[in-house]
Amino acid sequence: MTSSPATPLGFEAHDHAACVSGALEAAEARCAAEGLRLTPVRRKVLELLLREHRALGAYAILDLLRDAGFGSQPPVAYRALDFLAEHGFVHKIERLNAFVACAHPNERHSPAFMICRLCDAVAEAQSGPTRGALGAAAQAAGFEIEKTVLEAEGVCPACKDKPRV
Amino acid sequence: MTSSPATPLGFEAHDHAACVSGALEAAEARCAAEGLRLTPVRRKVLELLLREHRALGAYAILDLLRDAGFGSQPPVAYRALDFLAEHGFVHKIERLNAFVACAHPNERHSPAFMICRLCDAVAEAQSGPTRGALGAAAQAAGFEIEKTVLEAEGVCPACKDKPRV
DNA sequence: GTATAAATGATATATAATAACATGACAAGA
DNA sequence: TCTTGTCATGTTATTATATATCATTTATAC
Repeated sequence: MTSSPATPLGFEAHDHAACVSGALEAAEARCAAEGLRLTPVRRKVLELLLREHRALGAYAILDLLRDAGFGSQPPVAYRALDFLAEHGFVHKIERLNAFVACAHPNERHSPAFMICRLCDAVAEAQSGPTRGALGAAAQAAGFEIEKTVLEAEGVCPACKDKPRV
Repeated sequence: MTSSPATPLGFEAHDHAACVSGALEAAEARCAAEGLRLTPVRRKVLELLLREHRALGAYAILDLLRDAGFGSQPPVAYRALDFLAEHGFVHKIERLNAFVACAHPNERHSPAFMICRLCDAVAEAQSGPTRGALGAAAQAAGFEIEKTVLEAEGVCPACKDKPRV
């Protein structure tokens, strides 16, 4: 499970090395600006998620951390992930019990995901401020929405092209 | 965890006994019509979820099954839940790793949920066929959506009224 | 009645997440 | 400089969630 990504974060190709280092620099800049501590483990976890460019479970991350010389007990990964998620550098994919690097950090957003059920590639879309029918139902019921999880499962373009492996 | 529900499925009160037996009869009718086998365990799990009227984890269900004289090994519950979920009698709440009885069986729908983070009450809304921004993003990316998970976390009307317990 | 498929029983294990407590790093104020 | 508080990390253990596998039984189809 430590192999390279099957398909990138969006479903299109791109300059991945630049994308990773750019995102890391941006994260460092934002942490510096906001007084957050992007410690070595946290930075490493973010780097791993950026590098892999797909959803990784906490224990897969833990394996990668061990390989990189960090601690390998569950709390090590979960604490780093908690920090990164709390500040919007990564998102948790509930459907997979896994984590991905955020595709649009900085911008305050409520993310939506497309998850390929064949290759587990994950693409992040903006979910937009309007929650449509759900927003209306919540208002009618007197329910106060604080956060929404929107995850679509299906087949990504790459897997649609090669129907059987 | 086998106590009675704090708050009903919607957030309003209703005739719960009738609601449970009605839903069970409807499920039996549909299974008969479609040649599905609503076996004793499956029926019991559905009944438990209808009766509790809130999200229950698989292991909570398992405890209730044991109390009711059924097997109590994990696969017993998971198989029943798989069957019920596959045919739309229950839904999985990904955010909670838990299951609820469907509030609108029969109607083909893509459900949306409101989850109270204080009391774990879950209300089901219709999410509507239009997935708005996500649908557009999927189309643009060439991603084929098969199923969507839409879960809103927040505070239900009952908990909003009694701010601290 | 027998063959087939579907469901269940049972054991084991994998995967995900958290509790609890000790230790270390570092900065602010006495 | 000492000490105190906060934040982060190390470590062990445990709890919670989910699946694999194989044997057995039950239902249905022929």
